[in-house]
Amino acid sequence: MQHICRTKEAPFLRTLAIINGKWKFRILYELACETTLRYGELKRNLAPITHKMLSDQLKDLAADDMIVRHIYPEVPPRVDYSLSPKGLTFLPIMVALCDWGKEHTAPSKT
Amino acid sequence: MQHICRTKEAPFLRTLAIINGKWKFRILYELACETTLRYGELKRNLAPITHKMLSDQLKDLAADDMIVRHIYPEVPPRVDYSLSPKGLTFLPIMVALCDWGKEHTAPSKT
DNA sequence: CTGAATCCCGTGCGATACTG
DNA sequence: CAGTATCGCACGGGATTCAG
Repeated sequence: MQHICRTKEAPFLRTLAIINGKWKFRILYELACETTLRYGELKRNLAPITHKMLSDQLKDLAADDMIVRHIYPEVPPRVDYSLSPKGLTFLPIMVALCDWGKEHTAPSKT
Repeated sequence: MQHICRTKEAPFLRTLAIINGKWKFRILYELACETTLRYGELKRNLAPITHKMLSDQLKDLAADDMIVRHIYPEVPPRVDYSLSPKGLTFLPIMVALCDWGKEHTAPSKT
């Protein structure tokens, strides 16, 4: 009476490879909330994330086609990020994580 | 036209606090597959995880009531782990991650 | 066999500086 | 403003030992 079949392990590991990383979920959540955010806005919202961390993780997510980077040919430079079509397909899972937390974890006091 | 409401952020962060950690998902997956596993079996299945990592993460998951530790009063000691009721409620999300991977990631070659 | 504690090394990440 | 590159340290986590 197992709950998950072993044959699903490979796809599972591939999913983990994409979303593992301390900030991946946070970034995806931000973009899910705001639809599209500039680099600086992301950094502010995710403080105290560092410059390096944010750009590294954004690069990873873009490489995995979870988010799209939109570069405006302006000066000063302006870049913003939003969920890709593939990233959008991940939304139900994000919502599920929210709902699970609401159902099964206690709010912090005060 | 945002996709997720900000009010869900707190529960979302609480969920992340529980399942963030390099091996948490892997451990939950193992227990979802096998229902119940001894310490040594987990270690073998998750190789090359180290002794310290595994016991630390198991302790975390047990502290968060995601898994239950069953100690047999025997010698030599025998301990096994399985999903708690709370851990079982997380199964749909695990399945969703599997399915998402199957749908949106490419199998590795060979 | 499982688990706690110690020690110590490698590297992930923070800080900083530089480019466009 | 956004992004890359470099350097150096802290700390995560690997190896090992001891206990029950």
